[in-house]
Amino acid sequence: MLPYPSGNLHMGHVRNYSAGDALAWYKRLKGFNVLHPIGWDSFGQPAEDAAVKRGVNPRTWTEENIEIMRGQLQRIGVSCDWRRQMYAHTPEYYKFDQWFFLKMYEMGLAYKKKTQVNWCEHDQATLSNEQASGGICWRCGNPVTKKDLEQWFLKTTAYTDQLLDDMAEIEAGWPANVLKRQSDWIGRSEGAFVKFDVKGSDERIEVFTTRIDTIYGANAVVVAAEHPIVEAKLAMMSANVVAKIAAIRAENAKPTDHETEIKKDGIDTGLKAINPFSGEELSVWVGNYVMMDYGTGAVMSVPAHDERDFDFAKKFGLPMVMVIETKAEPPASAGGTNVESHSTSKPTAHAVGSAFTDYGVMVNSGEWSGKTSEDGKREMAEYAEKHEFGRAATTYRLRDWGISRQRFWGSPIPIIYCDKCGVVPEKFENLPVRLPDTAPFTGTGESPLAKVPEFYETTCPKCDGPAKRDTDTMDTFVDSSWYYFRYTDPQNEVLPFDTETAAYWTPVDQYIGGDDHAVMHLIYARFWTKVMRDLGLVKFNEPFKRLLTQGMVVGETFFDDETGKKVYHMPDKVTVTRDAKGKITSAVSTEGKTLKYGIERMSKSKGNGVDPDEMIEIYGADAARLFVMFAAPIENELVWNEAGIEGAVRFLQRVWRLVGSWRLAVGSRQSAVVGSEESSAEARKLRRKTHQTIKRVSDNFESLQFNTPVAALMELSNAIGDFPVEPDNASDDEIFAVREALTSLVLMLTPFSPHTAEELFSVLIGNEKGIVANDARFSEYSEELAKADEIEIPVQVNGKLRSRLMALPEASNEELEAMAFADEKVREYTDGKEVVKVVVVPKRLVNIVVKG
RNA sequence: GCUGGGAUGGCGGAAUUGGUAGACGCCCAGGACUUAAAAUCCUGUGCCUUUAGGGGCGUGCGGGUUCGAUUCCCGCUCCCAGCACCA
Repeated sequence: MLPYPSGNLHMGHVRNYSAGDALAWYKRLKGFNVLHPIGWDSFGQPAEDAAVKRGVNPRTWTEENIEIMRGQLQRIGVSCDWRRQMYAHTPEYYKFDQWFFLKMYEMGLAYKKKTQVNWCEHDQATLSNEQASGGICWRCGNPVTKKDLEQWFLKTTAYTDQLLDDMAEIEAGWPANVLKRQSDWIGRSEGAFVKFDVKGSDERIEVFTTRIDTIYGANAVVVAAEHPIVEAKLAMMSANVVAKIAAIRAENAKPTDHETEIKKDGIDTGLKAINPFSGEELSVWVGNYVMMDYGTGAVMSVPAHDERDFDFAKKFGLPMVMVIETKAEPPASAGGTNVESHSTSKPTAHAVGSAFTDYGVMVNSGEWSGKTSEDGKREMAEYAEKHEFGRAATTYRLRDWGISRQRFWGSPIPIIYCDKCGVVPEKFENLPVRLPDTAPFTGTGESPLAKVPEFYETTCPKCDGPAKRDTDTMDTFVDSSWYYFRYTDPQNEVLPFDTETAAYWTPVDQYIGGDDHAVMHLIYARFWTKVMRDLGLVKFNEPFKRLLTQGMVVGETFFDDETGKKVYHMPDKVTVTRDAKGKITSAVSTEGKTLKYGIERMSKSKGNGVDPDEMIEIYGADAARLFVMFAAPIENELVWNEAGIEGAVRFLQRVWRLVGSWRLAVGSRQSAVVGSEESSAEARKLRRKTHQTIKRVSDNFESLQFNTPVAALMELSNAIGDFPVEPDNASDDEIFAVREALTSLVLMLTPFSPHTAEELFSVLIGNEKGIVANDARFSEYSEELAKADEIEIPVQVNGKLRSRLMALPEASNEELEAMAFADEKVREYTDGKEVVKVVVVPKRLVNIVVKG
C-alpha cells in the first residue's frame, strides 16, 4: 500500500516496506521478474490543514514531504523501481480519476443526490459510510454527525453480490478476518418485505423481516421516529406522543456513543396496522431501536423470537406469543409448563426470560402450523407476493460511495452545470480539469474552489453558453482505488494504463498493508477493478491475489494527567520502573510528576515513536530492517523494545567477522571443489546445514514468514562459526563446504540486510561486482545433501521419553525396535514387565507400551 | 451482547500440522581476555527436587480420544480485535 506523504516515515512504514522489499529480493534472487513499485497518496486533508494553519501551499507542503520520505525510504534501502513512482496530486494522474468518473457517469454508475451525509465536525469534512464506520471518523476518531448535502455517489451497490461472491476467488490468499469484515460490512440479508395496512387509511407500512415464519407472533409494528408514516399522522397524535417522538428523534440525531448501552424506548402512536396473514389488529409504535436507514425503517415486533422485540415488549408489557417450537421433541420441563397463559389464550414467552431465535416448527400460525421455519419462510413469501402484500427480498447494508468533498486538495469532479442543459459531463478531450494553484482556505467545510471564479466559470460543453463547474473534489480514496495499475504504465497520457501492458503484471501477486483499510480502501479497490473489467480494461475480477496484513508497531505512551493529553517521549523525559515481567509499574517525568501509561500506535506526533532516521543513525538500516523482521511474526502487533535490536547488530557483525576470517582461504583457493577423496564428516555436516537452511528459508518466504528465516540464518551462521577446522588447515573439501555455506548465507541475508550482503558478497567472491551486478541467484537446494547421515530416534516407554538412539535414516522398523530393546536405559523400564505393544514410527520414534 | 482470533519460560517467539516442547534472539548469572572498562568469546539458563547419576511436573483451566496431544473433540476462564439494537 502506498504511503500518505505526511512528512515522516514511521516504524509501521519500515515494517511494511521491509517485508515487501524482502519478498521482492527473494523473488528476484529466484529469477523472477519483479515489479516492486512505490507511489504517493498525495491528495488529502492534512495538506489543506497545513495551508489553513501555516499558510503554506498544499502542493509545496506535499512535495516537500514526498522529498523527505523518499529520502528516508532510500536510506533504509528499499529496492523500488523509482522510475515508476506515481503521485496522486499530479494532473497526469488525476486526469484519469476524472476519466474514470466520466466513464462511470456514462455507465450510470455515478449519480448525484441530496442526502444526509456523514459529517465530521472536528475535521469539517464529509465522510463516506466506510470512513464513518462505527460512528467515528476514520481520520481523527471523533464522533460523526449528519448533514444535508447534495453530492456525487458511485454505485458500489451495483456490485454487492459480486463483492461477496468473488471472495471465493481470493479466499486462499487473504486473511480470513478481512474477508469477514467485508462481508459483514456488505451485510447481505435474505428475507421478505411485508406490507401492513394501516387501519382507517390508504397507507401501508412496509417492513423487512428475515423471519416471515414468525409473523403470527407479531404483537406490534414498530417504526423509526423518522418514518414517513409518523410525519404523515403527527397531527392526529396527542401532545405527549408528539413530544415523545420529538425526544426520540433528538436522541437519534446525537452522535453514537458506544460506551453507554442504549435503553429501549418508544411510544404507542395510537395507529393500528393489520397483520396481513392473521388479520389481527396491531398497535403501531415508534421505537428508538428501529433505524430509518436500514431496511424500510419499520419492523414487525415478534417478542417471542427476537431479542430486541423481547426487551421492548417486556418493558412496555406487550403480549408475547410463541409461534416457533424446537424441532426436536422438547423436554417436558422446557416449553409447556413454563408458559403463562395470556388473554390471547395462546402460550406466551413471559416466563421463558429470553426469545427463542432458532429455526424450528411453526405453531399457533393458522394454516401454516406444523411447517418448518425453512418451508414457512419460502412459502409465506410466495403467498405474500401472490396476494400483493409482500415479496421475498434480499437487502444489503452496503450503501453507495459518496465521493464529493468540499475540499481543495483533490481531483476536481469533471461536471459542469448549465442553466440551459442542466448537468453536463466535461468532454474527455478537455481533461484534466486542473486545480488552480491556490484558493482561499478557511477550513470551515465550504468548497474553496467555490471562491475561485477562474476555476468554476466555464462554458457548457454542449451549448457553449456560460456555465459553472462542480466545485467539489473527489474523495482521496478514489486515487488509491486504481493506482497500482498505473505502475504498469506510468507515462501513459491517453489511458489510465495500456490493457496489454497491465495484463503482464496484474492482478497484483502480493499486496501488503495494514488491516485498518479492510472496509475502506480494500472494498473500493475491489469495486473499481470490477468496473474496469466491465470497461474492458482488465480481464479479471479481483485486483489482489494475496493480501498480507501486517500488525501495528506500537510503543509505550505516557500521559500527564494534569495537562490532559500531553505525551512524553521515552527515555529522556520519563523514568520508568518495571516488574520482573518487564511490565511498567510506575513512570515519573523528569519534573517529578507521576504519569499514566499505556500502549499506543507508534508515531512521532504522539511522542512515543522511534524515528526511522534515528534508528539508521544508531544501528544502521540493515540492522533496523533485520530486527523489525525478526522481532515478531509480521501479522502480530509489535511492541517496540529497543533492547532486541542489539541482537540484530551483533548478528550482522558476527557474519561480517566470519566472512573476514575465511575470505583469504576461500578466495585464494577458488579451485577447491567438492569430491576429493578425504571428504570429512565435518564438511558433510556443514553442507547438510547449508542445504537444510536453503530449504527452510525458501519455504518460509513462500508462506510469508519473515521471522523464522532470520532464525534459520542465525543457526547457519552459528554452524559456520562452530566449524572446527582452521582456515589454514582446511582441506579442499572443507574450503568448498565453508565457501558454499558463506555464499548461501550472504545471499539469503540479502532480503533482510541488502547493503551488508552486497558488500560481503563482493568480498567473498573476490571481485568488485556485487549481487546485483553478478545477477546472483539464491543457492540451489539439494535434497541429497540435506539428508542426514544419522538420525536421532527418541525412545519412549509408555509415552515418556526414556532414551535416544542414533540410527541410519533407512533403518527398518525391526532394527529400530531391536535397538530400543537393547538400550540400557530403556531396559530399566521394560525388564520384568509385560510388553503390550510397540509403536515404531519410521525416522521418528519408538514407543514401548508395558504393563505391570 | 454478537462475530472472529488468541493464551507456550523473565520477554519476543519456534515446533516438519498427532511423534524428543521451548529452535533463534533478548534479558540475566558465572567465567576467559584486559591495569580497568567496552567489545568479543566460552558456559549456564522452563519449574521443582537430588550430594551425584537421576527423578517429578510442565504449552490458560477441567474432561475426552490415542501407544503418544501445544496440535484433534467437548465444556469453561481470561485477553485482543471488529461490529454495535442490521429487523
